[in-house]
Amino acid sequence: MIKDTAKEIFFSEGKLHATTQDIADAACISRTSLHYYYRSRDELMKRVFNEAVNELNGKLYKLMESALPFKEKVEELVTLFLNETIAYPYREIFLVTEMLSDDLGVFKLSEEGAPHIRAFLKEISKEIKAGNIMKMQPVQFMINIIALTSHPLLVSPLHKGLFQLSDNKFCRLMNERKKLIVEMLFR
Amino acid sequence: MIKDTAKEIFFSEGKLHATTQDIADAACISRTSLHYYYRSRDELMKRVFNEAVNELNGKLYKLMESALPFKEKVEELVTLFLNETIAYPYREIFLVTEMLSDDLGVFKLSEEGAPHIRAFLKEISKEIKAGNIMKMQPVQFMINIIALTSHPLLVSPLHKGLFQLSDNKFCRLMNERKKLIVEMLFR
DNA sequence: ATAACGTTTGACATTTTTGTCAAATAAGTG
DNA sequence: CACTTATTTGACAAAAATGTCAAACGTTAT
Repeated sequence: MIKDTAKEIFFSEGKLHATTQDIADAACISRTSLHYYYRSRDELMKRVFNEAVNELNGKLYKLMESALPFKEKVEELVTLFLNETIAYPYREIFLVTEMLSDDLGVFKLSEEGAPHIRAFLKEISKEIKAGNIMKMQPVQFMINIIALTSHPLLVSPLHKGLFQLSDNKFCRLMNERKKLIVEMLFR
Repeated sequence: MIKDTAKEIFFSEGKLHATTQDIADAACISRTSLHYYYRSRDELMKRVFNEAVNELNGKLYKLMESALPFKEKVEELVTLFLNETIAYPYREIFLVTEMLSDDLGVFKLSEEGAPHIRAFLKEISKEIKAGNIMKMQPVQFMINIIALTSHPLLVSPLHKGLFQLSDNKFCRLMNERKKLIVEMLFR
């Protein structure tokens, strides 16, 4: 529950500078209690970091493994990414900034080239050869999916400012995006 | 020069948790000197924040204003965004996280609906009506440009890990993207 | 009841980060 | 040069964040 509160603060609220006090307050416990379960801040952070990596990877795995026809799989992938990003817009950025700020080597990704990802890249490759997708490196296709689904929500405060969008209007735009993104990917 | 060092650390290296000591070290001066020019950390941060907003806006302005034909304008826009993002991958994210972590109201965007942006959205609208762009809200087109150009570099550590890409390979992918993105936007 | 255990907390200690000051040094000016 | 002004810094002070400990509390089992 402490962990979940921390995730809420980091992944949903985007308060990447949150202190143990901030987390304890949000969890309605004393900071000492937090230290009872996590010897140090770093330990909590490592835990949150690793689970975030696994959550991300797990969802990818589940989907890429499925036996759906390619286009449906991509549609599901877009939906999944959109929903995940709506719930945790700042999770990716948490991972990245922790990795970059990490002087010791505590925050790292595991090094295995995940087989389900390889397999899915192969699928993409086939679709490109079949002419169902614009010609490009398969990784680029993946990168495009991720960018189109994740980025807008990540920088929503900027978009709202630049384009003068109310929360409501922005939300409506995001809901339109699923269809739009799939259309962009296939033609 | 202190300011530039800070920008380097925040925008290029992505070390969003950097302390005044970190900045002073990188600038090869004592922390006291830093305080001679900036009374407080907050003052430096505010300065960096505001200049980042203006840099971003300025580039946008310069380009959107230009009298190029639409497609060329978009190509330039993509090139600009790609180059800016290569140089300062974490600038946007710096802005966002500062805005979100800001309890007092220090870090905010100015509220004016910028006229050059409105104008450009109108241009997009025309192109959509002319059938040169897939049917969508003009803002979506802008959001797509920004996402496709900025996001991959923002999360490059994740992409490198997920897809097992060396720095070199990743760099090559990014260079291919200009053409790719433009193709995606127009059809 | 009481013993054993897990949990919570306030008070304190330590470390990290930020901010201040006065003295030393360098650089420009009449 | 003498004089002012700008810059740099080490030493110290204050504040913020983290970490520790022992006492209090609650639950469960015997």
